Amino acid sequence: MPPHTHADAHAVDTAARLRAAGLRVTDSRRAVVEALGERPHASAEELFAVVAQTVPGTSLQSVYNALGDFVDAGLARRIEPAGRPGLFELRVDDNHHHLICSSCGAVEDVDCVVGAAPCLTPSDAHGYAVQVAEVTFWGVCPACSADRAAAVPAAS
Amino acid sequence: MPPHTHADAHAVDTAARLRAAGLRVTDSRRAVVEALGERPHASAEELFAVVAQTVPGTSLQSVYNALGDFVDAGLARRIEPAGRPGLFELRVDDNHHHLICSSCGAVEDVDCVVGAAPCLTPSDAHGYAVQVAEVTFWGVCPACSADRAAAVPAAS
DNA sequence: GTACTGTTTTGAGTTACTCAAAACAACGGT
DNA sequence: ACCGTTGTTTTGAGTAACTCAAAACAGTAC
Repeated sequence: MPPHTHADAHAVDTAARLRAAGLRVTDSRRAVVEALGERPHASAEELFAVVAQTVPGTSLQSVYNALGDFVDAGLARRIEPAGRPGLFELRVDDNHHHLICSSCGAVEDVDCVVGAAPCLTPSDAHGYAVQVAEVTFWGVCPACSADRAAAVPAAS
Repeated sequence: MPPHTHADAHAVDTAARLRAAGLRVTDSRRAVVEALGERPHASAEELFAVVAQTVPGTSLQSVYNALGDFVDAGLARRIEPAGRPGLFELRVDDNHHHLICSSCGAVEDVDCVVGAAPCLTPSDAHGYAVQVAEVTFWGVCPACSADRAAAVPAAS
């Protein structure tokens, strides 16, 4: 067998990314990065549930530590939609926005038309040095729209 | 003395507003509305501190109740900037945005150029029925900029 | 004034974290 | 291959910002 089988490819990338960010490579960190890759916009608890499958000893606190370190290192970004726990994503290199279902909480990325932050400027900056414009779109996702139509059918 | 002195004017308005919203008029609710009028973008705790001065018996829970009822009745709006407790405001009739100091947390209202919600639409709505676009500008306020300049003076 | 019903109080419970100390493990050097 | 350093994880406690619920209380219509 060759030294690196195809299955290792991801793990190798992940390790390199962690090292490049100045972080030591540990099983739990690798697992958190990979879980985040598969589920963007996951909460710490959700990631912990995934990570606990592959790295049994991991604690929730470690997941919080890892996520905090990733954010500090610029490897991950944290968003905090109103009324929900913090969510994490690996997409950090562009200025994109979010579209959130106010019914089920599903989160979609929305490309920023402008690209660079701040993509908008306030009508009156009040003397502030504005760094970013955070845009969150709230709506109802297709699945929830369908559920509602089924639950409250239009009078015929 | 006339039946209503000048000092009552506010109280009368407030009572009418509460009644119009279908809420009973109580001392604590009146105090919360008035405190909110003086400090837009205050948290429940901050409002409690103010209200406790004028209506000594009031509990923090009552302030939460009142604010929740106001939001449900459309009398107040709740915003939840990342990393901060929920803040409340009485300005509900227009679609405006917020500019927040990432250093001290000061909040300013920013008029929406468009006016009606949603003032922006996502580049790709992913099939969602978008109701609102929430925009939060993050920057450094003049006071904090000045503090920084003083703390870290440019090399001369 | 009385009844009805909404409001407030009190107190417990929850979520989503943060903080800190001690045990442990990655990695560079030898 | 081992060792030491220093970063990481674990364990456990602690906190902020709430929510929930039952009983006491108080507006409001009559």
